[in-house]
Amino acid sequence: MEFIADFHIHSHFSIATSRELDPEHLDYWGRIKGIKVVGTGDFTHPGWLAELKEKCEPAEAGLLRLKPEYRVNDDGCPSETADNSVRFILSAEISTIYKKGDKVRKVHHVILAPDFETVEKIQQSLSRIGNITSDGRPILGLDSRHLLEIALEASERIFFIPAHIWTPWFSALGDKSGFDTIDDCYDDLASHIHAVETGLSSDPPMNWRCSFLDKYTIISNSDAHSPQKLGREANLFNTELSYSAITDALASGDARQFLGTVEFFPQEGKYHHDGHRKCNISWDPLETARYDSMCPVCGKKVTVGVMNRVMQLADRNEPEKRGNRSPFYSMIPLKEVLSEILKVGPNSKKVTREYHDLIRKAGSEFNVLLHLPLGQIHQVGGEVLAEAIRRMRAGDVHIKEGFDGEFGVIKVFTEDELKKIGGQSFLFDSLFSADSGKKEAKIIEVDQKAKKKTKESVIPFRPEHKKSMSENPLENLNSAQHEAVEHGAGPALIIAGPGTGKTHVLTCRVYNLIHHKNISPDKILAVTFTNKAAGAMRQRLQRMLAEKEQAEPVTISTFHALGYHMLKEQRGRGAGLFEKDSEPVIIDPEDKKQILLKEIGCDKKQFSGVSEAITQAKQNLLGPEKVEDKFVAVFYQKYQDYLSEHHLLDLDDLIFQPVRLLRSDPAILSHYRRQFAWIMVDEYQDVNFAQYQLIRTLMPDVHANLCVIGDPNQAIYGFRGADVRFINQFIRDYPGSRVYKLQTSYRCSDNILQASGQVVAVEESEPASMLQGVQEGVKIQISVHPTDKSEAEFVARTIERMMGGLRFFSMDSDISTGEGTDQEHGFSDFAVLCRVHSQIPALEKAFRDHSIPWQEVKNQSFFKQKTVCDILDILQLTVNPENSYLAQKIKNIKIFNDTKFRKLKKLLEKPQLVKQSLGTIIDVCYSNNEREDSEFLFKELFRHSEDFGDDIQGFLKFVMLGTSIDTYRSDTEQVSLMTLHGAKGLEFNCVFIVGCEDGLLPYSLYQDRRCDRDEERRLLYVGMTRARRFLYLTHAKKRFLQGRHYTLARSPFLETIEKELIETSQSQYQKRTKKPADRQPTLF
DNA sequence: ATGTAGAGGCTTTTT
DNA sequence: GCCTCTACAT
Repeated sequence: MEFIADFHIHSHFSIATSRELDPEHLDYWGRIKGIKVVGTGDFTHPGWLAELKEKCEPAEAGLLRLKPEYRVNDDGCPSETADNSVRFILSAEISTIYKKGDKVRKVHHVILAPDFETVEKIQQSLSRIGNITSDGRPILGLDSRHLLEIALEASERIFFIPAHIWTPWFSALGDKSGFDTIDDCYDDLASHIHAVETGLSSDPPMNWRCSFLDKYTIISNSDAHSPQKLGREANLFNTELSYSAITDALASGDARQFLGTVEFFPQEGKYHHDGHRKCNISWDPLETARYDSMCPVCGKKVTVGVMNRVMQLADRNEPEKRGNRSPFYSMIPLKEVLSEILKVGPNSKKVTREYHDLIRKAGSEFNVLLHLPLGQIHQVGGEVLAEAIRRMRAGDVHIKEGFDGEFGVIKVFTEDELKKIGGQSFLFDSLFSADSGKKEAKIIEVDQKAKKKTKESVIPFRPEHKKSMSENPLENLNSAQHEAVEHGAGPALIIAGPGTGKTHVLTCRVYNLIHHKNISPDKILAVTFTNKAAGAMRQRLQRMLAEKEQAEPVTISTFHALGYHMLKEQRGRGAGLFEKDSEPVIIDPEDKKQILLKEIGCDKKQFSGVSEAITQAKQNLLGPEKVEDKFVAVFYQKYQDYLSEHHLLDLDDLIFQPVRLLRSDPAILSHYRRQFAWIMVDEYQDVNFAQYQLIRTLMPDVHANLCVIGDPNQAIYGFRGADVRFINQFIRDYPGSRVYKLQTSYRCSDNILQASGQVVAVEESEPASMLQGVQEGVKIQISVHPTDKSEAEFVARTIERMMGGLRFFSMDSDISTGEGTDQEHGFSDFAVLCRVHSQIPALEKAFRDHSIPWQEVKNQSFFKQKTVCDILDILQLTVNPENSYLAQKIKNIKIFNDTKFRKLKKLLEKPQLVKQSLGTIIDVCYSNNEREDSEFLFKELFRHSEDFGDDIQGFLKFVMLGTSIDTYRSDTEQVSLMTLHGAKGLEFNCVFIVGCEDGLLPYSLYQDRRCDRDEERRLLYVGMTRARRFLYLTHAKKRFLQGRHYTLARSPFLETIEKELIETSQSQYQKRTKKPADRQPTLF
């Protein structure tokens, strides 16, 4: 049968849509319009899905229909017949925002789904990535390709359509944030795309000019935000009624099944032409090229429209050359035609009355617009209307193109003709001659030159691609960096402020030693604090060296991994703590707690004191016998005995024991002194006494080849035993040392460097920042807000504004002008930093309300979660089946028992990928039911294990010595939410530091705990210097924290910043209210 | 053994 | 505000 379908609409769960978008009214308006198949829209929204399930029932395969009891009937709408009954097809629009190739991409997609099951699977996958409940059209920080993958994973039968592909800000080919081809957008999965949606601003001939679109069926939908707008663009079919028949027709574009599209006149769109609204300049792309895009009135660049974008990508002048062209029918909504004739607004009572009258007589709007013979229109609507429809069907209309946000105007009659009509009646004498000058469709030449120019300027600049392997990496260093890198033998201290290229210098130095000074790579040791830093350094070194393998012998390791390595190595030789055949197992603080409480009999009340005392003793290299507090000493002794009996090492032991070993065994000591002849230490300001002694023990000589790098201003781990003193006394420890200072920051603007320098300079005499930025930058924004909630709202809105508007809604409201700032931002360019984790919930709520995707860097590592921990413990035991502690610990795991263990042991005997081992453990231990709740944890676990191949030991080490920051993803498009401590080592274009209040910064809410004001200053310093360009410091007058209301003053640290560097403001934001639906933009 | 009301706590945490 | 621990009840 022949029918009309409109797939892309929204529900009342979407922001800025009509409340009437419910199944009842979609059915009602579907009948009025004459649309057989209506997309449900918004299937990602759980609330909408529930409503659909409740109010609809299954119809033909893959389609739904409204349950009869919900049907709305009144005299404005034809009552239901077999002919005009409406079907629903599950559909949704999803917005993805992400960075790819240095450009921010905002692409919208329409998905059709065959059944509720598929939809629920998609919901499940997406809910893990972002918030799908706040808006019917969810905004996700997700690659387009990845979204397609998720949809395909849910079902092979989904139908995936790039939405309104030419819209500048939100589409696959959009000028502002899209790609140049559909393939670029979906990469290797692009073959799954079979149709594209043209949107209101383009018609098929425009699309026919792009040969790369030839393989796609060109379809059109309304993107309706109210039921009245249903079907303003739509698709014509001649198939049976079923999901698969429809999607097959869409995929093939077969002319017998897909009969074409109903279109708006694209010129009516707000951005059809190029131009300037203020200067009243409206150009077609040719004129724009002639004027070199410069507005002759104001001299600025004109706003480029959709037509121009099409021309940029077009490669043929004759649209008709495209082979598979489906027919298309340019339409004007009936109410607009009536409005023109009656000379009153399209939503006026008069027009509405006439409209419904016509529908009653003619059956449906599409029947009038498309099918009804003119004679019959004459009968039911009068001669003028018949003439109007005739002209419209013939394309004989008067067009004024839209430009720069100004809607275009399409008229059927001229002013003169309208005067004659007088808006009185439809029954007039013949007023019109048949040939009122049909306009030739203008074909615009593709300006090859202009096109080429645009294409070139689009290529993103990627500095890392500039450097080829063969080039000398040392060439790009500045002079201070160069000197530091060139430093040869003897001790060196490099003071390196934020963004001065610390890691780069360190890596270059290693490269230089190997490449130019002929130092054997295996003599070099580089020590870092985090796995991440160690990994980054190894990667960079591999890239620098001509042959990757040359980097292999260099020891690049964290302090703890180094210690562990030394202990294992010496055990292998029969020295050190444990017998040769027993693998030491690392335990985490949780294990330590359990041992102290359960095995040693430490009282719960005393536990934390004892535990901390043991840590301190170990960090000070004191064994139990040297601890003065006898009470602690007893527990310490018992604890230590327990650990060695069960071959366990706690984290402090990984430093403490190696130092002991080195000091007690001259042979071992000289072995390592010979091996590590060149040592480099990163983040030296953060070493504690034990780490300091480890290095001192390895390199006691004042002329040692020891190079340390760090920044005393970034010492923020004093509370954990780190001591800035050691970096400050380095030149006394090694009197022959040279000092290098890196003072050019390639990260922060001058403003930020100066301000942060002033914050951290305690002494008046001390010169403020010695650092130089590469650009002056913008002023630092300090703002005060009534409460923590309004502070969070400010952050969310500012991000939204800087992103250039997330959705059409905010583009039209005052939140965003659509211009954004002078540069493109993705969500990953933003970080919000706070002093304590408990500040985070208020921010999360604001992000949820604004549909901004975020990721929180939690203090709890992924691997410390109960379920994950259990699996890892089991894996650990299969590797170390002899370990008595593990064996005992495993007994407490509910899902595990001896039978399962024996089974596992057999299955895991053969060497295999870590991923497979984990999979086997999960299979054996969990029933299908139990699995479901944790499925995403397992997936995540698999993902992490993939890097390790079959190296189970390596994986376990990573897990034991890894932290939350190791699982932090910098490549996903999400705003980062973390504590100031967590932000160390990271950088962002835009940073918000919230809660700059006396009490939070410095932290002194609980007076009894002493706080180190200087360390708090440095903490703010670290936070501020994470920002490249934009820095916002905010504080709230009233703050709700941990169940109490506080009234806190502005942080005294802010007072130290010079007034010239800052701009202060008050919160302007009130509570957000939903806009009335009639103010929604009509174009999209 | 388990349930539950009431009190008392509350930073930051590279491994 | 919310989690954890404790004491006392079932």
